Amino acid sequence: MEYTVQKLANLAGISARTLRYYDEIDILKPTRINSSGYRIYGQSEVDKLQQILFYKELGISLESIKEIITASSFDGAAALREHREKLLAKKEQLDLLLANVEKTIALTEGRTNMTDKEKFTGFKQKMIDENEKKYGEEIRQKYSNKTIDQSNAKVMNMTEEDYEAVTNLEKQVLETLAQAFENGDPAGELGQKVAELHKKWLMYYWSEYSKEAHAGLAQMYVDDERFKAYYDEKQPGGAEFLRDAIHIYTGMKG
Amino acid sequence: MEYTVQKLANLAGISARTLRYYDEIDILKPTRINSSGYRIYGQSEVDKLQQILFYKELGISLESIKEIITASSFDGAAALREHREKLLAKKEQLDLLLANVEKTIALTEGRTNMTDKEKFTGFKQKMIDENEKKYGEEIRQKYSNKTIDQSNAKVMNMTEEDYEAVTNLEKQVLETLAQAFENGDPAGELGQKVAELHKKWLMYYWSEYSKEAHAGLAQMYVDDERFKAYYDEKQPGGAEFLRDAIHIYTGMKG
DNA sequence: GATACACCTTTACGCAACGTCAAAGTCAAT
DNA sequence: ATTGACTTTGACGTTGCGTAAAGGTGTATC
Repeated sequence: MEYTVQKLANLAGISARTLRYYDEIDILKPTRINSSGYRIYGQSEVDKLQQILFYKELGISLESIKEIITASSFDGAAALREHREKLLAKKEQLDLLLANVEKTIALTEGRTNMTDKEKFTGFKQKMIDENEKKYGEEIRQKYSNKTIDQSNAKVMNMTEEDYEAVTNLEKQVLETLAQAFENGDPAGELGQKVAELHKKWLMYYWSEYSKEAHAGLAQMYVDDERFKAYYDEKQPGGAEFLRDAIHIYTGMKG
Repeated sequence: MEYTVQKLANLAGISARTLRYYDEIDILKPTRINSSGYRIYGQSEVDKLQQILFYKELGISLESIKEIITASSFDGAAALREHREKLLAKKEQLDLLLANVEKTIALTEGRTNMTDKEKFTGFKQKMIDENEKKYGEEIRQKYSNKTIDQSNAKVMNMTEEDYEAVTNLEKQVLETLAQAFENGDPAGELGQKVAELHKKWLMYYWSEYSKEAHAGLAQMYVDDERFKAYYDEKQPGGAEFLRDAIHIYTGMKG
């Protein structure tokens, strides 16, 4: 049996271009070239192609396949094991991706279709997710994993009333911060009220309170650009003001 | 906060080249260009980039991300659902790949390390696998899935003696076919012996025999290039000869 | 003010595995 | 002789950047 490119391509279910490419990269050469310059493939090429396609199905790169089929001394089993590791890693990553996509779908659908109660639980998950996504890695480095996980757990256990309370508190903190800032004195009455409100708000997330941690967090509001941006949004300098107020409130320096 | 390319790149954990590329493909443009031609990014670009990277993590193409973030009317949830389908398909394919790679590893290791008995069972699996791989899809279309599965099941239940017998029979079929072919007459004694041997061989794979099926298979040996190549290897025309002999033996035409 | 050094710019090629023209020759049949 | 279906080589396009190359800018230091 002798085949021209298209014949062999049809037989194998691939394109003629692919065969020319395989010729080009020296992975499968025709037996001979006829007088008109046509590529002619024989039985052994058919077999070799079958092998190539088999490995290709396994997702192995042509470069690696070349090694496998040319160097007969090559350790095919080892190559396969290595490849398996790669596949496993890919699978793990893919599973993660899928989980995230599904979470996101749940969230966006939640925003539009869910009942209030469902919306609320979806929102809690979203709060945690967004926190993780935005700050997770860095914060997990600065604080202990345990702290973060406890915070997340606490959020998940919030009731709907808690949620409304915390949302309200967040608003109050920002509003009072704006007033206190106009006033100009972190140590003043309004300034200290902000710090207190902030502590109240914080207690919805933290399982235990310490002045040191509170002061440290306040410092981070200044150090971390993203937190800073949040508190600086209404007035530049808001983050610093809040930090000063909290430092005075706690009697600490972060 | 204003950022040059590298500043923003560091903040986001990507390369400056990537930002220039995003500018080039109109997915993230700097707020402004300063007098020296430097790209300057602002807060809103930081946020937008965050969004972009989020979708990118989900494995969405930049082209699609562009649609998602530019056209605010775009149905993001639908896009996500569609993307999830893609991911699921990919995952399924990947699982299949992994299974195949692991099977192959088991086989190649089996060839080198297994005891004779183990080697034999590995070989059976290999026979089934190779059959599936080579002909599975097409044959499953021509015949019923049930037939194939039964055949595979029968192979798995073969004893070591069965295996030797079937291997021997395969040899005998080919040898007798060669002799009969020289003789030239499919209806002759040798020709009919080939058909009989072929039936015996077949019975190791089929759970039930019918003349129609046997004749049909014989016809396929001619129609399918790969089967044909197998029986034509020693003498061109072998496949046709075998078909004719079996058609006479069964008294049928496929 | 010269120099060093770290930044910035645009331009452009490279990667994997082909798909997809384009221009030109070949083969078999009508 | 003319179709029409094949073949050849050559070369550009795809995705998401990496990686020089060649040159301008900003700032600190001598």
